[in-house]
Amino acid sequence: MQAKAKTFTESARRAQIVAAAIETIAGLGYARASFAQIAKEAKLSSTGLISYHFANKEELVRTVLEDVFGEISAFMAERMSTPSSASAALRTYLEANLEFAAAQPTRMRALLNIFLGGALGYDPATEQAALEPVERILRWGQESGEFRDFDVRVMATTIRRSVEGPVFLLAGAPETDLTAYAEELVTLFDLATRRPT
Amino acid sequence: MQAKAKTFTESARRAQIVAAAIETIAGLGYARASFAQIAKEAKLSSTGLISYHFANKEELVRTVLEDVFGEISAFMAERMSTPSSASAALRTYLEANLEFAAAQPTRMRALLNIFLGGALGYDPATEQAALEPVERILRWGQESGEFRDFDVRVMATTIRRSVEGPVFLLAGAPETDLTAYAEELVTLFDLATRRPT
Amino acid sequence: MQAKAKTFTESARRAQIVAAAIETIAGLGYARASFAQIAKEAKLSSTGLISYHFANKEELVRTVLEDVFGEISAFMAERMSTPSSASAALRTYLEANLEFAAAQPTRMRALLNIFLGGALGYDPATEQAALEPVERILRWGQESGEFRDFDVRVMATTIRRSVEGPVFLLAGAPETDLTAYAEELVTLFDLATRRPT
Amino acid sequence: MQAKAKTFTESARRAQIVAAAIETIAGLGYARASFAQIAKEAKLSSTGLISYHFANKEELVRTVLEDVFGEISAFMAERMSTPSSASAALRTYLEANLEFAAAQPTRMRALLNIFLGGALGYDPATEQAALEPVERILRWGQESGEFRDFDVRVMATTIRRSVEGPVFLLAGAPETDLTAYAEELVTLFDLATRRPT
DNA sequence: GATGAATGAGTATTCATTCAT
DNA sequence: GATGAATGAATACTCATTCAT
Repeated sequence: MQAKAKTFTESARRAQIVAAAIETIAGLGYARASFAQIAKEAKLSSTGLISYHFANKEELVRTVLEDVFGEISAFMAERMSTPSSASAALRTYLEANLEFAAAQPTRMRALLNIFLGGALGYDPATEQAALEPVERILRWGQESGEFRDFDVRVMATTIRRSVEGPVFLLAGAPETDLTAYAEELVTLFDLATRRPT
Repeated sequence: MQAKAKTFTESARRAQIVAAAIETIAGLGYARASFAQIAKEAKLSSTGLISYHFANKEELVRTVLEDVFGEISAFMAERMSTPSSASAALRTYLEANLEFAAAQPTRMRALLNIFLGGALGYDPATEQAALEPVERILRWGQESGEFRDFDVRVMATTIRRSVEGPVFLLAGAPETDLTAYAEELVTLFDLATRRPT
Repeated sequence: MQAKAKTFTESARRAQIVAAAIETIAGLGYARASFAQIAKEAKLSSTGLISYHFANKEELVRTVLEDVFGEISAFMAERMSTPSSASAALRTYLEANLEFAAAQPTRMRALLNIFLGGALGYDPATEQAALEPVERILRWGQESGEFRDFDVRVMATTIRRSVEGPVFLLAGAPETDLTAYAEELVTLFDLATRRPT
Repeated sequence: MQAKAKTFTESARRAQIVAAAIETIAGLGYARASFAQIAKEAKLSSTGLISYHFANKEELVRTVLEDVFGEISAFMAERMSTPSSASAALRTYLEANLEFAAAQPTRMRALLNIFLGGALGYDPATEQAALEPVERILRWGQESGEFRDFDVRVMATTIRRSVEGPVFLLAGAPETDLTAYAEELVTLFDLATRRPT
């Protein structure tokens, strides 16, 4: 169905390498995540194998991002189905994000390490892609009259960054209760967005 | 009060190198900010000159951080003097931060790239230092009855990250109006923190 | 018995590099035996190839020592089998050492340059290992009554250094007759150790 | 009286630098005895000052050697005056050498570190200079009939190396009794050189 | 005479990538 | 498909030496 059909072996290897890359980037930070380290993590005999399956380090990193974003999307899609109102959607968005951070802390750390390690030159398009779903919810709420009249871009940016907060926090304090954290964020943004009565 | 007396030439060179380092880290990200790149930016004859003035890359980075933090502190100190209420303090905090981001976008980008680039192993203490002033304001507001009863840590983290948001945004959209952005954040967090009537 | 199985190509390369290192260390002294010099001697494309095969300079030097000690041990083992008396053993020890120095002058010079170059922090244990076989012979001779009552440590140190003497001498006067040199040393230490009648 | 008259200040500085060089070479080994380290030891403000007073590192090292050899010669000259016999002279030579090693361990260590560090390409002339006085004693003894008919070069080399032995030994075992060591050597070489009766 | 600054070649080591087998 | 070997540019950092002041 897809543009380039890959053999089973090939995609299995690619998946294995991507998994090792995630583990390594999350563990050592992007700067120290060399092909050598990734190959060791994947128990590969040669870094050449990575180059064989990925044109560049950049392609590998892009694939890692696609994998992580794919997981997030799937996770979110399952949870966000047909919300009854914008504020319910917002609540679900916040909760689902923190649930994902709790469920997949390694993937989340890898994601952030890539962005912050300066792996790719800052790409506004990627940022926009992450912001899009939030902005959709916010616009819906404003149109339906649930939400007050704020700047959608500012609110979306703030919300997006608020759910990334605990990812770092988890590194320093792994026992953090993300369910409680989510509840606080829900209240915070409910008050911040709700149309005053 | 002065730690070590340096000659004029030396501190001029150090300043020049620090400035070039800021420019380079802001522009290329921490990972790609090698001595070679910094030397090129500063038009130095060799990377050896950097090593001549800084014992380590770490010392250089530390000096960059001190420079940036120094600027921020001076800027904030001037603006935050004797606020009359916690909510006024919070407003000032948000405004001053965004003003600084508007005035010194390069310094700000460098700062964030350093932290996110994993230049220094993630250090909870540093994070706490950044959070401390915000938490103080929030506790004050809760004690005085201005603010409602939220989790201080969560709110502080969210506020801190909210003011970092526009730093990246500026790279993609330099025309962003940070005064308006600040006004939105002030309203957002006023609603989020204020004791309901 | 074998520690790590290496491929043929790898051990060939390692051997080639070790040989070049020996040549270089013997010729220029340890201090000037940089990876660059060794690579030039071995006609390698880059110093990176040395780092590819040896984790450290230390590992390379250790391998050089193992190579040289291995050769010496093999050489000595063949010659020292079941001596009939302590004085015969001492004679054989002296002769075998000088024969080796004549047969492998480069290896010997490399060995001494490494030790004297301070490549490894002065290690009493290594020195003791070199002294051990001599001390064993001397104690045997004292117990059997062949040798007089001298301080074993002093005599052993003197003997050990005496066989190192010609290694340097060879550099200045390559025509030196080491067989005659050995004969002189045999007589010297026979007189010095023998129980007076 | 001397070829190049130097000002007082100049020779004082040179002496100070030489002293610091000795201390540094003895302490850190030749390889790590950089101008920077020597300047620090001498509390000099700049390594440039060393270059100002010495054309090369080589000249500095040569001057160090001259200083050390000068001290040794003076020490020896005082002790060796008009010996009554070759065997007495040999005894005195051995004792004086070990006394010097005990009195000036730093100078001795520096001396050896220079030779062994490969500081200067192996120079047969220097070695010959060290051997000369010993050979003179040995020839005297053979001519007077006190000594047996051995190869002077071999015996001299062995004697020379025997007195260097304890210098290394002192590093590992500083409590070594060099007087006793000297007595052992005296006996050893008395037996080895004496004409059999 | 002395100082601090600068230079540029040198150090070992790491890296992504290529390629023959 | 996979492997081990090789490449050469890049990394931060050190060094002896030069030079203007």
